[in-house]
Amino acid sequence: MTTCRIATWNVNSLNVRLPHVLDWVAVEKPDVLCLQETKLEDHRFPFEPLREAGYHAVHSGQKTYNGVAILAKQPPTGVVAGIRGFEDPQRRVLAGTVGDLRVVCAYFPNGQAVGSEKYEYKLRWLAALHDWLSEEIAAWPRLALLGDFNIAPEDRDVHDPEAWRGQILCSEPERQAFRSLVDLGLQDAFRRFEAGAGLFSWWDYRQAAFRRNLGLRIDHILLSPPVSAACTGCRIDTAPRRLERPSDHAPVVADLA
DNA sequence: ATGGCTTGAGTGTCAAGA
Repeated sequence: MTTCRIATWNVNSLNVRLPHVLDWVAVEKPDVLCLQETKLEDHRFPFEPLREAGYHAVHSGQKTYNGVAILAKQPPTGVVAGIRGFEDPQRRVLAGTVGDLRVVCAYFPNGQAVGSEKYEYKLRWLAALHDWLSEEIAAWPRLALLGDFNIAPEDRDVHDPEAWRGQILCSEPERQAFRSLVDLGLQDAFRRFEAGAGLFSWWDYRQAAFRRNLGLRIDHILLSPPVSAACTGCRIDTAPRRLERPSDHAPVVADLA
């Protein structure tokens, strides 16, 4: 393919959000769309309507929580679920090759609160992801990591940095883990094009947070060097967040030459 | 104000998200 559009979207239940997804892919026509929080077992995944919309899909899901999918115009090959060597019943990672691009779709743990058991799990998960990805990049130099990272990398990614300082999604160990991924050579596609503050991918359902733009930038697209070099743009599409009964996350889109 | 919405489970009310 001469140009390629890749995207990521935490849909917060694909059961509820399938109409939004179908409408969105009809307009934006991504070649690859990574989904998080499908909250579906594999046998309930809506393969048929997505096929009719022109997408092959692979899914690693479970009841109620988590669940990740890769939709692609070309059928993904070499599909692997999970982080190799990290036993985890939570369905958070799915990788596959689309064309000449290795795509890793990830739903990072939330962590609940700094110091909690879930936070410790998040840090262990982040370390395992880092070590696995270092091998993946060696095997596939053209790699994209897309997903809900549940990390706001810097203060400019937070509506109220002082209120969030040291809190979950913003703590220094989480931000260090994000930088460790960048140190593997993975570039934050959005920040190649946008330096400003106040640009977010998630807004709380409560307190009219979206209308007031009280959000965080926690959904990201990280690109290995040859892919980053070919990236011509990256944006957050806030249009679906304005719809009736929206996901609390907006899609992030990157275009590759 | 540890609240404020939303979803899935399951049919009363809680866990979890971020």
